Amino acid sequence: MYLTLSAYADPTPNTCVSAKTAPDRTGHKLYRRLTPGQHLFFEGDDAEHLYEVKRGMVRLARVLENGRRQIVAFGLPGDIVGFPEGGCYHTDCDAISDAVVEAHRRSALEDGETDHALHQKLTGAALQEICAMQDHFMMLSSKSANEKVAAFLLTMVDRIGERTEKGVVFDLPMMRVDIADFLGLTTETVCRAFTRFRRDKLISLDTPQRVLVLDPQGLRDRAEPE
Amino acid sequence: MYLTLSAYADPTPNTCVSAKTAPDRTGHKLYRRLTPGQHLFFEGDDAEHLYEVKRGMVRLARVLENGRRQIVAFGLPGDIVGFPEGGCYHTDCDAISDAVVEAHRRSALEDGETDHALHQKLTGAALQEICAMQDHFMMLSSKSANEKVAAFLLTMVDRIGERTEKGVVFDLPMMRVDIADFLGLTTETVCRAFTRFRRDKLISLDTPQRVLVLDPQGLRDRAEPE
DNA sequence: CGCATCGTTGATCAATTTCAATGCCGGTGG
DNA sequence: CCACCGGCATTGAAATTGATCAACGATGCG
Repeated sequence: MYLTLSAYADPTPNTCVSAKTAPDRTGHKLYRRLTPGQHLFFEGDDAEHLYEVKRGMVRLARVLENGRRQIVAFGLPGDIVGFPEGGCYHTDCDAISDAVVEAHRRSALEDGETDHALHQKLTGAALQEICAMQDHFMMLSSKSANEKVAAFLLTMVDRIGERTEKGVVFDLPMMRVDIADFLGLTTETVCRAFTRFRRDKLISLDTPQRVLVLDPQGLRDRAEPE
Repeated sequence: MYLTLSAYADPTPNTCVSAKTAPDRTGHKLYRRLTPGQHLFFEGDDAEHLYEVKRGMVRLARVLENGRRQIVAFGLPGDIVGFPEGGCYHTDCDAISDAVVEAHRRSALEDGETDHALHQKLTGAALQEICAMQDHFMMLSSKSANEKVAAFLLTMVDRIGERTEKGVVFDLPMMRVDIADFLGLTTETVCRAFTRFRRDKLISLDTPQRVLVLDPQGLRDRAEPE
């Protein structure tokens, strides 16, 4: 719905060049449409803009020389990504589903004069980001694999879940390996957690992507020990 | 050096009440002196101030109901701690050595009009904080125990190390359990990493606190695999 | 001197990673 | 149309790491 056919037909969705598709101007707002795999920016790029995710999902990642990767965050609608430090981005960012982002000039973050409301919004988002990352620390360090996956699924319930008569449903746009790199686990361990939750009737998978949460409370019990 | 004798004599350094010692006014600046264990604020407290660490070290921690604790960060001189979200702190903060902090009113962060330079400084610090936490993610998720401890020691080298003819020396003000909770390990595992590094002649310990780094490059090799 | 706290070490155990194989599905080309 | 191929998901078995449990040593303080 947010993509023209020509955007879908992009022949090089995984190219290693940041998205430079002509942005739409809608009113005063600067939107950009992304297809899966398309990059918004790379670590080290000069940070011209911050991006507010409007639709779809992006992923923020850091890669080490040895190939190990950490997914720092998933950007969901409402999230602002691309906070700069020293004038440049310090993660890569690419879309993991069709996505729409709104670009805000970096100057709006650094300068409160021109657009005071936007400045407030962006600095507020930075503070939220700090808090969210601290939450993520708890996840990464003091939780077992099952707890991590359960907690991850619960945040998905809150953020992209749709209530149905059978339970809460959502589509995971990211691969298992993304979830693993987000949680500091391996793909196999993530899979096994999914399998266990399925066996225990907490969730059900129509496809590997489509998750139906049958027992949110059960999941909550798994997310926190004791 | 930064504490009066009466401050040392504080009979309840670990009390559950935030430090409310009469702050010194030096010029226009608002300083506060802390003794080890003294709290600057608690999670959930209304965030009146942000604090810039001037001397010593503080620790930022979150505690879960089940008792598990995550040290979110150590605050070293130059760091700014206490970024609020929703008007309140989201970690506890206490001193782990004698420390001096400078208080900045929260309004300086939220309002750019009154003190523009300070506002810039604080928002800039928030962005740095985001970047630093992303670094910490790499540490927490994609590293082995030895890699984590080696990386930790290297940041200490950079931040509090003093060059001597024998190597770089520093005093760790925090306990082993703090390092463990910072790195997502147990005390025993941290100890074993220290012991291994000592056996391998990368470091030497005069006391458990006093670290002499004999071979920074060796430590660097341990911090990043391959 | 004795206790309490912290650090260290050893032995065992459980969890997760690693390695390996299989299944599944969509896309491609014969 | 169908067989093959590649990427992703899943499962199993073995190997490894770090946690846990337990004990001991060192230090500082009442």
